Amino acid sequence: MPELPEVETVMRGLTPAWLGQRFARVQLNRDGLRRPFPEDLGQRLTGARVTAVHRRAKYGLVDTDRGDTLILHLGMSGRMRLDPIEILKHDHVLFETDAGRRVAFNDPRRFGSLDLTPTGQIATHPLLAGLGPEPLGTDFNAAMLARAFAGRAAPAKALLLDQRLIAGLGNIYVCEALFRARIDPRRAGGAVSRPRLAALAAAIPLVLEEAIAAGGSSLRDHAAPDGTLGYFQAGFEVYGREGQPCPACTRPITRTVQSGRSTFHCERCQK
DNA sequence: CCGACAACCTGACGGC
DNA sequence: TGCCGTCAGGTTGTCG
Repeated sequence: MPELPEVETVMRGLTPAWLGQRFARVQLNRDGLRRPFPEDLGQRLTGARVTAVHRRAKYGLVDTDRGDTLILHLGMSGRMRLDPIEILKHDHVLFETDAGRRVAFNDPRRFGSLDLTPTGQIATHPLLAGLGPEPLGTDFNAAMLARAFAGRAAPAKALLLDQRLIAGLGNIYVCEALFRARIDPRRAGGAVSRPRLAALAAAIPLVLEEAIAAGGSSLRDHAAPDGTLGYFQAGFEVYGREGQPCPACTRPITRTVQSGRSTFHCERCQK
């Protein structure tokens, strides 16, 4: 569920409850999710003060004054619930600060993960080492995108989903960015024209910023930690809109399947 | 090296 | 009501 804008929304929502606070208690209700939790996770977090709450790609990062960074991934259905009224099924981890703020990590499908690594080694951590540039960072631009697409036979959509090339995009924002740039998601990367690559390089940060401003997209699971729903789904131009009119030309939006995942696009506008 | 696909899970929804 | 198939904001390993 969560792509870059949703993770950004979640981390911003955790900041007031966590930044500068100390973890008083970390309760693990199971051994792990996608992967086992680190053995000493609770021990290393308990008593540690949070010095930073941030994000890299789709990973939430929490630095502590013990020199550790908590790396959290929400998978498809993960959610952080701030000051939960009651404990729900699938609340797998419970964090409590010494100020009494509680956060439940809820994840029905259990595709999420928690890892802990020395902050100094964050860049070389296996989960993060291979990630491409942040689409909202200074390393991302049209020249970089052109290099990533050059000579590639893979469809444009597959390239944008590849976290090693650009980190943070998922199914929704890839579909939306390709529509804005008028690129057929099935077109080979190497066959995308220069002007369209430039349009894509502009569209990606734009659509992400708009989504962040809207609090992300709440289709099923996503909500900010305080329960506020995102509303960017109201701004979708193609995602989930099969059969509905293209906002640009009114031709019905097409749904296709690429490597097992739904792709939405306009056959007339996107070439 | 590259790309397609299955697998990992639960829950919601539509059709019969 | 129930059962079945399908689908879902992701990642990773395997196979050809």
